[in-house]
Amino acid sequence: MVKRRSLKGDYCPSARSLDVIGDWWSLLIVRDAFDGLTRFSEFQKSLGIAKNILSERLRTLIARGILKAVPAANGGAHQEYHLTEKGRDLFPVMVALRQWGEQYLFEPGEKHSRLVDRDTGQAVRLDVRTEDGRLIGPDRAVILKVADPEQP
Amino acid sequence: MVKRRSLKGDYCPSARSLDVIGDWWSLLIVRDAFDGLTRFSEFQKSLGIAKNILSERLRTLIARGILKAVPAANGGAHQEYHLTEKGRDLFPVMVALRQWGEQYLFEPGEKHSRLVDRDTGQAVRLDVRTEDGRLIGPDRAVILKVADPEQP
DNA sequence: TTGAATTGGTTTCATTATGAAACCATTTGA
DNA sequence: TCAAATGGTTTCATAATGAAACCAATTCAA
Repeated sequence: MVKRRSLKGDYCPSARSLDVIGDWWSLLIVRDAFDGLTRFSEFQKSLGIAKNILSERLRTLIARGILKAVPAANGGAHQEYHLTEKGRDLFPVMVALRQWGEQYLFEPGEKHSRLVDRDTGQAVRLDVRTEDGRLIGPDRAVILKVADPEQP
Repeated sequence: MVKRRSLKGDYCPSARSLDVIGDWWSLLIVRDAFDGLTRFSEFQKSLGIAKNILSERLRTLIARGILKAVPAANGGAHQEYHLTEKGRDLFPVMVALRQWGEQYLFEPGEKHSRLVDRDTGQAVRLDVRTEDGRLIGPDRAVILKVADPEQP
């Protein structure tokens, strides 16, 4: 592979996000963390990921501030992996992925898990809106490019 | 690698989405497509991706119904790659990634591109809400698991 | 209208990332 | 107190990726 291109320098925020969480496993681990999993063995069982890979991914997710290792809640000797605030703020990303998957990747009638408000049971969704709350589609949104500050 | 695990059978819609668009390049290509790029050489230049990889990715994005190949708009002989409706519906995913990146992956004061309403110039954003419009965070949302239809 | 450059790929090859399995030290648990 | 589970690390084979070379068809420029 020679060297996987980094998008750190890109001025597109989506590209930087993908640079940080765009690999095969990271978002799945984050999903499981949202789901309440905290222990190495839980992630490993849930994802069927090789242990060495899980180990490395947890390490980099911690290095990137998305997870943090905390002592076991029950006083045990093991560590637990918890989402940081930065990690929890990936919630809209997860919901967006879920919403798209629900719409396109299930047969009609096929069952899937659903995300609901814990208190009211209402379905949870998300939409792109302008500041004043109007719905907006890709055709009406434009990306304002920014002059590269490196090149004055 | 022996065989990359497929999540097709998973009943979590996020997992299926990641199975389809969760690889390193696909969402970057989709981002460029949102940005109006249509030609092989445009994607290649924009992403710095190897041509064989781009070729293969375009092929699978088409196979998965996210892009479609259409004859050149200007009557030329080449093809153009356009988003399908399924592809355009990834818009919230892109916006969610962008929003997170803006928040966490730029130095204070560092410039980045911004997404705005073409007509009013207003910033575009997205939030997770319940059906009746209340904002909701990860702590208040729960995933309703679904019994596996395969195992009655 | 001919020659050169561009486009849109494919093929080949070297290298990296991944996955499976084996291994191991430490903690539980019975 | 012995056995199993936990939380990894190491080793090795293989798959995915990237760079470069190559090539046919198209477009451009003189």
